[in-house]
Amino acid sequence: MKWDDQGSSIKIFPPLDFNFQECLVFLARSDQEILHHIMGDYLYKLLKINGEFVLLKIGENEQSIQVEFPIRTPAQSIKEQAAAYIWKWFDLDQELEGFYDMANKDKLLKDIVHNHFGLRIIGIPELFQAMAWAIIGQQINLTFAYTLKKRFVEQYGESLTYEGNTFWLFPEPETIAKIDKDELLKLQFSKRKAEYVIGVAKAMESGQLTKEALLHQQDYQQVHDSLMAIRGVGAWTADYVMMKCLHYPNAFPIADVGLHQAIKHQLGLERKPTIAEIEEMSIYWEGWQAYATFYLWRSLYEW
DNA sequence: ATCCAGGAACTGT
DNA sequence: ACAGTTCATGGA
Repeated sequence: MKWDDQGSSIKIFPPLDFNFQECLVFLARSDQEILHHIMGDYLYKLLKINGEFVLLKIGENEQSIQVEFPIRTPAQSIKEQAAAYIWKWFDLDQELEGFYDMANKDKLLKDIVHNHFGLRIIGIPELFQAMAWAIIGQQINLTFAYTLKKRFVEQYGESLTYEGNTFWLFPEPETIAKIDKDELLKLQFSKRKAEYVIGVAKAMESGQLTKEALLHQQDYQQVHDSLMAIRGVGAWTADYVMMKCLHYPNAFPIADVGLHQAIKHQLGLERKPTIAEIEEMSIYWEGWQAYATFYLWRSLYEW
C-alpha cells in the first residue's frame, strides 16, 4: 500500500492505470444505496475503526486519491486503517496488465475495457456484508435487492448524521445473530433468505466463519468448497464473495443473469447464452474471470 | 397478467 | 453426477 499522511488528510497512490471517475460511475449505480454517497466529485463513506466513527470524504487529486475527514482528524493509526480500507475497496493490490493484454484480444471484452479503462473491481471488504448482500440478491431484481438492503441497514445498522446527511454502517453479525427470522420477514425477506442471513451471522459470531480463515486457505477450490458448505451459499454466491471480498481474480459467477444479459447485448444475440457457451467463450479469460465479469457488469449501465 | 430477476435446496433418477 | 421442481417476492 502506497500512501502518505498529510496531517488533516491522507493521500493514496494507486497504480497508474487506476481511474477514479470510472469507479464513481459504478458506485453511483443505485439511488437507493445508503452505504456510501456521491456528492459532486466526492465519495463519502462512513467506517467504524477501533470503535470510532470515521467519515471519509474521498476525492481525486491528480494521480492520487485524497481523503479528508470531515468530522475530525483521527489518530495516525486510524488514518492508516482508513487508507488500507480504501486500498482493498478499490482492489488496488491487483496488477491488471495481464488482464488488459488478454482483454484487448477478446472480441467480447475489447470495447468494454477500452471504454472503461482504469475501472477496478469495487469490493466489499467486510465478509458479513459481502455474504449477506449476495444472499439478498439471489434470484431477485437488483432494484428490489437494494430495497431489501436499505431496510435491513436502516433497521439494524448504526448511523451518523453530519451536516444534514445520514451515513450508515452495515449491521454487524453479532446483531443479526440475535434476531428472530420473523423480523426479517416483516422487511419482506423470504423465509429462506431470512434463515440464510441469520445462519451466516451466527457462524460469524461464533467464530466458525471468518475472513481471515478463508484468506488463509489460499487455494481457490478449498475456499469455494468451504463457502458452499454454508447453507444458502451455492456456486454463484461463493464466487461472488471470492470476487468482491477475497479478491480472487479467477472467481467466476458464471450463472449470473447480469453477466448473461451483458454477453447477450454485447454480441447482439437473440437469446441469453447458455452456460456451455459461456464456458467456451471464456477459455482465454482463465485467471481473470472476475475482472471480465465485472467489466461486463459495468457495460450494463450504459444502455 | 405474465415473465423474470446479480439462485439455492430439494427430489428423483 | 445430473436434470427437473419448488421456494419466494417484487419490478417492469
